[in-house]
Amino acid sequence: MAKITRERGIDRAIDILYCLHRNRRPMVVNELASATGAPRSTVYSLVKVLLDRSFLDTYSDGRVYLGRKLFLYGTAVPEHYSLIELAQPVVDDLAETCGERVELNSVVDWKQAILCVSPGPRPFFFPLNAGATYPLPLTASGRFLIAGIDEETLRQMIPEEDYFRNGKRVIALEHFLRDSEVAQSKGYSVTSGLLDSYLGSMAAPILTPNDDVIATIGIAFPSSELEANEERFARDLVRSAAILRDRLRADT
Amino acid sequence: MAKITRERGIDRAIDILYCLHRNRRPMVVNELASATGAPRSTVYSLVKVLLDRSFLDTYSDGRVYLGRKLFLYGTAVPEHYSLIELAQPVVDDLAETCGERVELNSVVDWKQAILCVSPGPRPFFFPLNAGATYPLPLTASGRFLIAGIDEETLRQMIPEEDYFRNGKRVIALEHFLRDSEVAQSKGYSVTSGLLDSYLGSMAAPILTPNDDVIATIGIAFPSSELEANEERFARDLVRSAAILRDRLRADT
DNA sequence: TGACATAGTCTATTATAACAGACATAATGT
DNA sequence: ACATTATGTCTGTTATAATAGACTATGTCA
Repeated sequence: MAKITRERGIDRAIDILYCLHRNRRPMVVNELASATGAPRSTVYSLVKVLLDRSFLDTYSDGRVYLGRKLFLYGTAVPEHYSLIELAQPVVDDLAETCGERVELNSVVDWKQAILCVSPGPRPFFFPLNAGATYPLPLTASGRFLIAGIDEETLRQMIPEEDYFRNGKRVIALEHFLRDSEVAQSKGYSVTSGLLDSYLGSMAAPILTPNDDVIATIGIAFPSSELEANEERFARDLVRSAAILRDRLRADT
Repeated sequence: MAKITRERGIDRAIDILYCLHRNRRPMVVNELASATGAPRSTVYSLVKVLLDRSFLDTYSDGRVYLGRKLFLYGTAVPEHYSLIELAQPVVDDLAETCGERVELNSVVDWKQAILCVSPGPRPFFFPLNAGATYPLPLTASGRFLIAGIDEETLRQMIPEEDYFRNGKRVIALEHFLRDSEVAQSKGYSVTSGLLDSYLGSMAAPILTPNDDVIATIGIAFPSSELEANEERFARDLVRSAAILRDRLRADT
């Protein structure tokens, strides 16, 4: 006899929000039901609650999207979330020292998310702001952010398209895993030409007291700069990561 | 026999997030239970789910706060929520025209929330960014944002302290309601010396096709500027509100 | 014109989530 | 020292939320 699984409402609700964020567009309720795989009646009921509470907002034709309250609560996070709060000056300092774009990254929904960023001095170099996401396999930070997660889980959770750029595969999971191991033994990671052909990136992990990776600090630059600067960037990255780690521990 | 009410999990979860946002600080789970009035076992269970899903993040000593995912989802809202998206240029234009700070406001959790803002040319005038909130009774926008809500509901939902500044009452609900009626008949609202003694503000409503107020566009200035500019500001505000209303309708 | 998919509403069933409350330890104060 | 509060864990009960599925209505495309 088939196992009947009844999800709890809060999980379904979070699935709905996740679905809207992933698709990055308003959707009608019915479509949300099929996209999340939840029963239609369940989704209609939950959307009603989420609308009442401004976690979703509605459009005149019935589509819904992430609501005002998410916007409001989201902006409150950096003010008091000590990771972001403490990281900003470190990120700014590193951008200053290196003369390149620096980011603090973390994992949300199996994507690499930008938590805070210092854009660096190249005016037209890089368009992404805090809140944007990357595919994990295409970034230097990704090498650390998957540390400690087994291959089977990664295969299931990281979508296949995250290994592709413009419809062409740029890396395989096996290679990604090898990169990750190399990075962990070296203490920093390097990639070039993955996210875009002219882009290089390097990263170092921010570790908890028990050596879990909670975030990474990363730097992005034109790949032409890599060879001449790798050693310097690596040293500065590792130092910044250590500074941030210590401040986090002191903050408790 | 006393009516037993069992809340659904999603409502409890939203209460938890609301509580953290209102207190603006990390809290331990137990404290969340007493603050929200929910059973402790329920809150412990829900917090676990919210932590798993990154809607909450935890600190080493067990406190929790609004999580990375809220930050991430929150930043996605303005990109696709047509109200904010369409409003930004209108707000910027109006700030340019008036030479003052302009905001788009809406209601979340019975507070006035800043959805987008153009800071204006006065460099040290006003510190609040998008995502901040005001007490409804102390702003010009508040006069429109409570339109159509009955007195009893307002009495229950707007906390008493929202009528106070520095421990001194600056307005009563009755006065607030009268102001609101005057504003609705004039089409714009004016306040002075409420939020702060040197501050004046004016606002006009953004209306849906069936004349519900979905947001307001407001302007803040030193109260000394009010007399000389009220007429001009009112005209510009009403025009901007009309432009935004039309763009919203065209957007559908 | 009919066939099929899409979109929303409503009801009955039952698996389980929300709950009350017991238990165990720190903290804290007097 | 003792009482009291704050904090986290666990278990059994039952009210109900999540679900399946019937029923409409609208759109579409062959």
